[in-house]
Amino acid sequence: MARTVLDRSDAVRALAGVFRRRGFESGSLSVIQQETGIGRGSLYHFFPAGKTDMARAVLDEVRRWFDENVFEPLRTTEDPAEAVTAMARVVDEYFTSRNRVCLFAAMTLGDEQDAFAEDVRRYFADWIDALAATLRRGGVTEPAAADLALDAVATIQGALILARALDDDAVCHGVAQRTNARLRSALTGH
Amino acid sequence: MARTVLDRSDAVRALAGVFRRRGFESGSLSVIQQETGIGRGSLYHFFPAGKTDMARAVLDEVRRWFDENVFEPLRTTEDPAEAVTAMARVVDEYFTSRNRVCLFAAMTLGDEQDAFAEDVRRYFADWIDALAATLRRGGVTEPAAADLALDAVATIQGALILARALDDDAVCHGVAQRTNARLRSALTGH
DNA sequence: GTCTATAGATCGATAGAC
DNA sequence: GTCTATCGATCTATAGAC
Repeated sequence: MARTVLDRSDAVRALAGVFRRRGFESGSLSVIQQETGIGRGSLYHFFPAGKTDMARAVLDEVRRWFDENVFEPLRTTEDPAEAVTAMARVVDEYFTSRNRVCLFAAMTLGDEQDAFAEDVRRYFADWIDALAATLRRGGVTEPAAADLALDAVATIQGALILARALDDDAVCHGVAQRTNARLRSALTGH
Repeated sequence: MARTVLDRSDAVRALAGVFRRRGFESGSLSVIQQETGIGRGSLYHFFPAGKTDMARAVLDEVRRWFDENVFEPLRTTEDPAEAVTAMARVVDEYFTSRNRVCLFAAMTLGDEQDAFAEDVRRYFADWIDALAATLRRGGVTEPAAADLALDAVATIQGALILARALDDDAVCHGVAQRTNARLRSALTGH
């Protein structure tokens, strides 16, 4: 029997898949073991504190991905309209290629809710703030920018629920497109 | 010790509370027993198939509530603008008074997902369809009405996630208000 | 119709060989 | 670093007294 040696980031990737498919609580160590092919010993080698460590590692990776591919581009892309459109496209691709599940949103329900409440809060607050700042750079005045950004993030998150409920990726694509259009039409010069 | 005799609807109400607070999977029979004060024997008397029966009973009650207080009013209220505004108000009140949790949305994640997939699909499809029909009665043309309705339901559902994440009911109130305004401004004569 | 006691399965986590 | 074996706790569900 082959003994596969893997590093922590392989394990985190595999865990993220299981958690997206089964949820945090349903994904028991037995199914994690089966679906990832990683033995119990290895899991506890990489994540000594067990399931909580695994959840934290997965959320940290998601957070890093959004920092790099969503939040930072929103802040640094010169043209606000371009920044908004890129966000819509990137986020749509991300979620449709990952079972239409946002693991931070999943963390707002269930047992471990409290343990990660601050991380969840910061993830959504940072997303909304980065988008609102982009809108302000594009000429949208303060209270409107904050509302528009919050509504946009809410609509995207709700689209994930509907896409799962209706089993239809087109829901995500349509919402991404219309959210993009709505945000761009709020920018000056449109 | 008092022996309280209760009927099934009392049990369903108590169960809904537990599921909203703890989620479907986290709410084990032990915590259900503790938090509802209903003994194990009684629970299996009312719900012979166990937890799945409990989940179905709770979802059925939620479904009935929405049929009566949301879907039917959308279809029968004469003035479309009035119907839309009533929906926004009623839904906002419902969710903010129930831990900001939509149990049908919660069912799109986790273990029992498959068992209730059809009920979940129908709940959201009926909501979107009823709202789209109201918009059409108000003069909105077909493709736009469907998109507007879907986006509205998505935004409301996403607002629940953000309200939990940011621990702030104002998110729900703000989204309800702006969704109402956006829908009304799409109706003819605005 | 409600209770307690408990069966049987599965859980998360640990130990120790290799 | 990975494995298997296994612990104690907890889970859902059942049985039987009242």
